[in-house]
Amino acid sequence: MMLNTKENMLRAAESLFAQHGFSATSVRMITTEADVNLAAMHYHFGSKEKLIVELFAWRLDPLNRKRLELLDQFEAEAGEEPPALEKILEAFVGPPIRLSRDPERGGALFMRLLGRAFTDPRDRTRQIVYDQFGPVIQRFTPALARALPHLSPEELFWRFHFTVGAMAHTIYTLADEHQLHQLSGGVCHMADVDHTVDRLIPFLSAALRSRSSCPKRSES
Amino acid sequence: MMLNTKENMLRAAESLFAQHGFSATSVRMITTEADVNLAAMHYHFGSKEKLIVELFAWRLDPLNRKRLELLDQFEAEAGEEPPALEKILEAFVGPPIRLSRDPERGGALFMRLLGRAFTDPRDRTRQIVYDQFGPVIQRFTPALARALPHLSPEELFWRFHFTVGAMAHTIYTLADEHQLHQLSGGVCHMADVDHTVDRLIPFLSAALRSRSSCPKRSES
DNA sequence: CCTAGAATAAAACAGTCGTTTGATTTAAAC
DNA sequence: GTTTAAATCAAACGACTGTTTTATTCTAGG
Repeated sequence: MMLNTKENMLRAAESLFAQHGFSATSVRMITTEADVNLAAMHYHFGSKEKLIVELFAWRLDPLNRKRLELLDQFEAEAGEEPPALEKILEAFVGPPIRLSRDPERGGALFMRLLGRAFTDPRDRTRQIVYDQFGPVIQRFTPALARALPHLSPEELFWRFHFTVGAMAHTIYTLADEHQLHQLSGGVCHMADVDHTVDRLIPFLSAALRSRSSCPKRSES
Repeated sequence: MMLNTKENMLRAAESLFAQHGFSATSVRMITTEADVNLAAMHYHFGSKEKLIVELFAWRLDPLNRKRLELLDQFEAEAGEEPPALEKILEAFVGPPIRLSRDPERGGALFMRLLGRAFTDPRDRTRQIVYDQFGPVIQRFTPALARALPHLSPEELFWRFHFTVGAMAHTIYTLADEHQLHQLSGGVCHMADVDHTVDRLIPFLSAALRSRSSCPKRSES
């Protein structure tokens, strides 16, 4: 039936795109891996690019919904006060990092794909991700502003920017145990995901809270 | 003469790879942009992949040499003591961020390319970058350990890992003014690079120095 | 049973890919 | 002026690209 064919193709595409990239993965590779006919790809999606769009929506919709749900929940629990900074960060970085360990929902494969899409300035690919990511940023920025009232909007933006970078890089390398082990010189055996979150959130909290913003320049 | 042909191709390849990625950029696009014959590519480099290797070495060698030079210099200035954490970070994140503003040495184009190579799990591409990056990590890890003696090796690795992520993401988006302006909602007009470094280094210093490593888990 | 429409299948479309070939031009050495 | 090697050139190689076409199978609904 149709549902299996479509989902088989999405899963195969996710895996192959994550391994080889968008351009280097051909429609034939996808249909072969999914064990469906070549023409099924254009029948169900219309084109290779539309398949990419559907693939990201398929995975990103639940992920970003979870982030917003958690933030709503933490804000409700906090009442009038802004939630603790750690809670906001948990809602932001927790879901993707935990998702990276859930094979049923894409897991490490999709995380690799996401990391790639962030830096793949391909004509449309990156825009797809930003379209999905925009509402999340617009919701978390004022939440962070309330929790960090001492920061100017510009300072807050930069720190949020650095935060996204630390998260994205962590998610990405978390998807490849071999790479992590290699980079750490064997020190890190990639304990369970909760420990990663427990390290990342204090790291980011300390950085976001720090008051020393622009110290005197040291002449180089 | 040969030197111009080779360099023209490297510059054209850098620009096109940064715009479209490795797979989506054909040899014909490169040779057309460089205004050389199609066969010149295989004559001078042997293959498309060998051109990629030469391209990264061409740009990364001077960059990483600069990082190590700065660290050597700061350590010499500090004598017996370890250099200030801010100095170590300056040596690590300063050169690539400043390079991203130097059009003569690749500038934003190469930074985009570098960001892409980090997440492009293409067969060999990523390995090329890690081969170049490895010695830098091995030199900076003990330097950071001396400046942060209260951190266990594992904790230090994770924090260094997050640091690399914040840097990489910053470098990458710094390469695209439009993207930065869009993400910030117009708040950030991307002031000069020194200001970016001046924001990133205190951000990372506070995060690296913080003592609260693993707070009690909040049940989700 | 029969028929509409959804789904799958095999084959071909024009085009581009990385690479190679063989001939021709350029530049310097003797 | 001849020789030799480096460099450039046009043309072609087979393989693979995304997409389309045409035909066949499957699966309800009447």
